[in-house]
Amino acid sequence: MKLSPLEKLCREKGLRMTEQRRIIVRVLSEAQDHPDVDEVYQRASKIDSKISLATVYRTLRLFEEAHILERHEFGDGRSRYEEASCQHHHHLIHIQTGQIIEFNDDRVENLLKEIAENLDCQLVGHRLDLYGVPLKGIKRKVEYYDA
Amino acid sequence: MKLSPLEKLCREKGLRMTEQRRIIVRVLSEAQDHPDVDEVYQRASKIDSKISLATVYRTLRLFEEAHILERHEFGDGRSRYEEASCQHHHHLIHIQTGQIIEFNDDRVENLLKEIAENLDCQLVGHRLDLYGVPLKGIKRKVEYYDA
DNA sequence: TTATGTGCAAATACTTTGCCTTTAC
DNA sequence: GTAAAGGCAAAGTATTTGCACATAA
Repeated sequence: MKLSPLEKLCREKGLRMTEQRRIIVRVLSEAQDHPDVDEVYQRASKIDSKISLATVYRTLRLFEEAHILERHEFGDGRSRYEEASCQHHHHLIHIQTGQIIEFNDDRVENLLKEIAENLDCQLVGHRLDLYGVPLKGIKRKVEYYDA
Repeated sequence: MKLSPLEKLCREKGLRMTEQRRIIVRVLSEAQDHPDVDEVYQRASKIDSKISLATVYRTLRLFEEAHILERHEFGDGRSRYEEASCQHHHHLIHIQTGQIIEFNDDRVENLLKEIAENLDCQLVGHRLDLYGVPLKGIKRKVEYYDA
């Protein structure tokens, strides 16, 4: 049987694979957005209606700690998850619509590293969320990666 | 009677001043750290032991909405507050000690604005937290403001 | 087989709210 | 005097946990 990339990752990390974990992994790998726990639970329930919310919480946390998923808090009090992609990025949140655009910019990364070092710290992580309103004019829907 | 700067701010915003609000304002203006709600409640209780936690919550939220205080979430699930200083800044959190260092850097500010505009957005807010571990060698305790 | 995971419901942590009393202006 | 604020306890929301049963390896 062919394993999905995420399931392969789980094996490599020595995580026991159960039907529920497979479902949750699948939900996240198919997600194009940043679902919160209840949303993951809803989507998982459509695949297996007997899955429990506690299992979803436990699994998401486990996967977060294994760096298979990333957890975000965008200020509404709920944890949101996404696949930990190899592509590091940040989020721009449209404050009116809640739409989230991902972006990355090496200049930011380098600058933050430098700032931390000036404060005698090694940078081990950072969180950067932008909040914005659309400028009038042409909208573009594409994601923006400044390589 | 002489008003504290924060209390003056409250007046300007048309907020009715009560004994409890005065105490909470005082606690925050004396704070050198980023206390969570319960910590504010503890400190306020030392001044007036009859103050209630609900009032602390209500007041902190009110003051946050009036931009008299700023609320932060540093990932431990609690809201933390500080005086909304005229000096915009971000936070570097020492992940081992929880110590928080404030910093500011115009290059970051300009860069974020530019990135948002490239994404057809006007930047209306942003959150930037760095997580780090101390580099070996001299530690400095001063706050860092890169004007 | 047996350590590990799951489901369920109860517990916890943080925060908000209803309602009646108190207070600022 | 009256609209607004406070105190208290109950309710809400997000998340975790204890325990008996189920299951992957």
